Formats: sequence, structure tokens, C-alpha cells
Amino acid sequence: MTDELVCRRAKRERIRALGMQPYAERYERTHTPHEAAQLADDTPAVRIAGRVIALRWFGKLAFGHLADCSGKMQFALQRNVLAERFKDFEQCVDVGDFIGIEGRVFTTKTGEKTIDVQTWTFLSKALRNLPEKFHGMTDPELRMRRRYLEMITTPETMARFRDRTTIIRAIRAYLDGHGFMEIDTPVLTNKASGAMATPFVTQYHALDIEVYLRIAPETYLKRAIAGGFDKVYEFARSFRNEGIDPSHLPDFTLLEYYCAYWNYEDNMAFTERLLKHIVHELKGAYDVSYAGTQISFDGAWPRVTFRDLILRDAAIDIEACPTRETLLAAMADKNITFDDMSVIKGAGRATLIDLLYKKVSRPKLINPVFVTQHPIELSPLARRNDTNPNVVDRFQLVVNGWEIVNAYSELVDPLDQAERFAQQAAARAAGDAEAMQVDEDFLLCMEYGMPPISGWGMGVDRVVALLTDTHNLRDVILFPLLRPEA
RNA sequence: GCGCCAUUAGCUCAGCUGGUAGAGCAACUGACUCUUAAUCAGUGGGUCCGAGGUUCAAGUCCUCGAUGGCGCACCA
Repeated sequence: MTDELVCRRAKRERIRALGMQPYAERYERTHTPHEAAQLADDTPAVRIAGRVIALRWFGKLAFGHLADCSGKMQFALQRNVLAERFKDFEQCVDVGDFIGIEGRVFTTKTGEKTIDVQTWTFLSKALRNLPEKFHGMTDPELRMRRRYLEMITTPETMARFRDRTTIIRAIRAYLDGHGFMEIDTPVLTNKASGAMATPFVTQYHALDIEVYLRIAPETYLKRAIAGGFDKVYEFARSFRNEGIDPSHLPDFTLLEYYCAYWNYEDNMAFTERLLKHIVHELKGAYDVSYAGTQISFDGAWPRVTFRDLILRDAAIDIEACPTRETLLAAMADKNITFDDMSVIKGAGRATLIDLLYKKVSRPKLINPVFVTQHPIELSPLARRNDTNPNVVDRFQLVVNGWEIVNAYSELVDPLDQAERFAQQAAARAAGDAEAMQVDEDFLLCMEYGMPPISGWGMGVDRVVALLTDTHNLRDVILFPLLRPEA
């Protein structure tokens, strides 16, 4: 054990010996530190509580700061005011401890509002030192493993998580204000459906079955529409058994909503209004700076089809390439290659289109753009376009090269849905772990009838990262998953 | 999964071509009634990520492993 640990444990006993409780039960506050720092001089009997984050001793005088989530306030201890209790403080209180203080407000020579402590109460002993105050914590592993320390030492971190809550509240308020109803659907499910992703699997002992953590709430929210609700949403914590990187988490917040009688164009219009509102609520403007580039949410957001986008960026017309082979030939003709060419080996035409899009187009989409009319093979739950049966009525909102929103006119034709599931099942049998599982229960629901629907999924963590200029999704969630410490 | 990089005191980091383990902050002792990265004097603190290897000698070089970061791939 280090010196510090030994010493702090000894102080914990000294606190008891002096008749105090090292872990007190409660403390009656009159103000937060932030509020108290606004009070007029000579306001008496101000009581605040918090963590001691700094202490400076001058023999018979000491200054320190007490902080809570509202902010911090300076306090002064004087021996000629506190008498014996001055020495007790010196012997018992360390940076990191929680204390309550009561005193009178004054302003120091340097102009800082300060509480002249008349009495103090020990609240809770910290047995470990806080990280160094000047550099704070920079080791990314420690910052994530002990996020609470980063929160204490880094105000920007606190601000970021406050912004996250502000954004989520604003979204919720907007949806509630537009007639949507927040509902809850299962996390443990029989079928991992609603997206193409590898699920987490676990065992449910009571029913003796395998269950899947949801990868998306989609099919349940649609069941709720079938049941008669016309506008529903859920902030759905979803789980995907895939890699962790700066834009992917195994455990992330997927907001989905569904609205009866809308098509994807109604949905696009609403999406644009919703997101502009959120950006403005948080930033007070429509411009956002991200990693040094300016992103503008202002003006009407462009809408471009998959076909036009690839035509523009790669000079390939995907409609003129109806097969995998013709498309590969066109790509070869334009000298389009991938770092790892093995990815195109087993890829069908639709997957190739998707790869092409991610390679040549998506990284260029910085300001918000709606990308529409995706290949049908990539969209097993989306409604087929009425004029072109090879594409679906779908859009993705792309910002900063990230897919933020994925939406479509929902497929509500049970026979078409059954066919799409069959295609997915075939792909799955052929070894595609991410192909969708057949969800008979969802099909049954659809057979009883669903109205026209358009719905939507949004990566909340990505939106928060974008609006807070955060470059790794693990820094917009408080406690990311890491391997256990050795 | 693959590649590159990192890991030294509680925290932030130095430690060159191999030669007795260092600093700042934090801690401890003392001085100090207006400081705020307080200051000054002194003291203690190390499984140099782990296991092997090369060498007279390894924090340093080599191999394997652990954890983390970044990039690639998969994916929102």
C-alpha cells in the first residue's frame, strides 16, 4: 500500500477519534456552490456541500474550493475564527473528501466570492488521491475505466455529458410535442430482427431457450402500429456483436420512431425539421464545427439517389449494370479498387453497390444529405418502389460521412415480406452471419394488416458526438465496455 | 481478425549508442493570514505491464503474452 493510502486511512480513524463520522448520513444545504458564489457579501449562514478539490495552507489561514456538479466556490478557514476546529480540519481533510461548510459570504482581495467558514462538517473520506490537477488525466484507458475521475478533473467532460442529456431531452420533447408516444419493447427476444447485424446470444434458464439481445426495436414498434397506435418511438439501447471503433459501440442507443400513413418523403421532411430544431436547441445556431471542419445544417438539405450519387462520384451508372459481372467490369474500367480486394469476392451486385458508395461517395458527404432509393437486396424491411422494382423507398441521412438516420416507407405486404425473409434466409444459409433471421411472428402480425407506415432509426450516440465535437463514440457514453483489468 | 504504436512513482512524463531509477504535481514534516498550478526548506515513495532469452551488465536489445490507442476490414 502506498504512503497516501496508509495516511488517509489513519485520518479516517482520527476523524472518528475526534467524535466525527467519516461517512456522514446527510447534510442540509441552503445553496449549491454555484448559487452561493452569486450571493451578496455578508450573507450569513450559507451552507454548501461538495468535494474539496483544492486546498492552500498559510499557517493560520487556508483557502480551498468546494465543488459539486453546479460548479465550485472558494472557502476560507481562519484559525482565529475556528480555534481548535482549524487544526482538526488540517489533520482530517484532504483534497477529494466531501465536507459541508457554513459561513458568511465575502469577497477576497483578488475579487473572488468566498465563504468565511464558521463551522464545518465532515461528510465522506476519500482514501485515494485525485489525479494530478494541472494535466488531469490523459491516458485514454484510465479516462474510460475511471470515468468518474475524468468527470471530476475535466469540466469539458462534464459539459459533454450534460449536452448529451440536453440533446436527448430536446428530441423527446419534440417527438412528444408532435403526437408521438414513447413505448418500451423487449430487449431479450426470440429473433434478432430489424437490422442486419450479428447479435449477442444468451441463455434464458427459466424457459430453457436461447434468446437474443435486440439489434433494433423495429419489428416490435411496427407491431405496436399494427395494434393501433399511430405514432410511436423508443430510445432503444441496442446490442451488436461486432467490432468497436471510433464510430461503433457494441451497446448503443438507437432511437426509432414509426408513423402510420406517412411515406418516406413525409418522413424526410419531418427529419429535417426535427434535426434542425435539435441543433438549434443545443448550439443556438445551425452551424457546427467538427474536427476543424464546418458543418452547416442550414438551408434545404439536398436529396440524391444512390444511382445519381455513384454516377456523379464514380461515373458508373448502376442501372446500366444489372449484374454483378457488369458492375465489376465497370469498376475495373474506372480503376476502382479496395485496399482489401477480398471483400468483393463473395459480394453480390447489391453489396458491390454498397461498397462502391462507401468508397467513392459517403466520405464526401459532409453537410447533411439525404441519400435515397437503395438497392432492394440491402433493405429487406423496406417497401419496393412503385416504378422501379429494383430499389426501395428508403433514405439515409448522411452527415460528416456518417450514416445518422436510416428510414423507409415500411414494407407492410406480408407476402412480399415473406419473400424477402426467404432471400435473407438463403444468404444466411450461405454463411452471411448478418443476414436477417426469418421472423414468423412478425409476419403473422403483418398478415392481420398494417397501415402504410414510415419509420426511422437514428444513432443517438453519433448525433451527440457530432454536436459535441467528440471524435470517438466511447467518449459520449459514460462507461464504455473494456476488457477487465488484469 | 490484420498492421503500426504505447505501457517507467498515486497522476503527467523524461530516461540518447545497454553501465547504480529521474523531474513536476500529489503525499509526509516544518515555516507562512488573501491564495487559487500558492511559495520556501526537508523527507519518503518503483514487480520500469508480465514471462522467457541475449549479455560481464537490460527500463533500454530479441521472442512470446497481456492491456490500451490508432489505422484497415465488418457494421449504425
